[in-house]
Amino acid sequence: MVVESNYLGLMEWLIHPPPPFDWRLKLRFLLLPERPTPQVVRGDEWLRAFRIGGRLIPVSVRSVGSVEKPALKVLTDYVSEDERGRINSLLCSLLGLGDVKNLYDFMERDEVLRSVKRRLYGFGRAWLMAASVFEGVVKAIVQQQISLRVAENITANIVERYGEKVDFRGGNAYDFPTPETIASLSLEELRNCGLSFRKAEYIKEFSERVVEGFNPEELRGMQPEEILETLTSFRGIGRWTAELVMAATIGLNVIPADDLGVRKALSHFYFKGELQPPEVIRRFAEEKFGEHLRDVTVYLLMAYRMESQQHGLGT
DNA sequence: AGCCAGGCTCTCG
DNA sequence: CGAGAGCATGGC
Repeated sequence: MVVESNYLGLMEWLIHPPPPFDWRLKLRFLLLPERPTPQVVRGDEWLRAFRIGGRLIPVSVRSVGSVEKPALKVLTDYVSEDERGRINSLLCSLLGLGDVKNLYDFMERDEVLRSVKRRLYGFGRAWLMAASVFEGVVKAIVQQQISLRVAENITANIVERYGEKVDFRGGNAYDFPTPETIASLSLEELRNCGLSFRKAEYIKEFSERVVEGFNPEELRGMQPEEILETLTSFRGIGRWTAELVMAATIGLNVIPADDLGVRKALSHFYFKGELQPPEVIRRFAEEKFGEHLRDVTVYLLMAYRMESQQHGLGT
């Protein structure tokens, strides 16, 4: 890997994701690109910050390749080799840069999925990911019940007011607020970001538990049932929220089958549009999609979103 | 204007 | 226990 640093103390290098990977397509599915959630997208540049080992590091990404020969140029402050490795792995999971060969082979074998694959060719393997489990849990609580666009706005309010920020080339790069910061906020301050009092309580309480010693990152090593049990023991975290975190943040092969969007998307493509109850969706999807359950569901969600937008339906 | 949007808890019968 | 109310903002 070629790493260059310039006279401004900046550093840049390339990431070559496994093809196909379509940067523009990926960015097109962000709901609120211009607001810090905490990533901000302007044009074709993606920007956020990561706290890594006590340092707050701004990271900018843009594409310098093509769909079949993808290349992402990463621009940061000066970082050590370890920090660079950590940044690469965070970007890989946030942007879903994993190999899609097996997934696409699988999708090729089903009529519906074949067409979805063509329309979303190069989308990668992630959507609305979070850099830390803490960030994932808080964002999932924010997303409960309300439309995703509203949820993203509220998240952005929280990040803008209370997130960590570092100056980068004349603008701000944001990281998600720390548990300490959120635990120290009053319910009123959280409420003023657009949260209900209830959600403000849930989020503050969860942050307090983290400050007191509960480490959400330890969930990553646990069995799915154990993660579910642990997360749902917190007030304000039910099955939907826990499964969303397991799928979107931790990267397990599960789906939140209670999710209205998941139910609508799968019902649309496989049940003639007749909205199915969660348990039907769960059984059907697990059986039909198997080891690709999560990734296929993301593609179906995105495909359904594209169709809904064409027909003027909301998000 | 009113209802609903990728839920969850609390209350009441 | 199951059903129902209440909640935040913004789009339709």
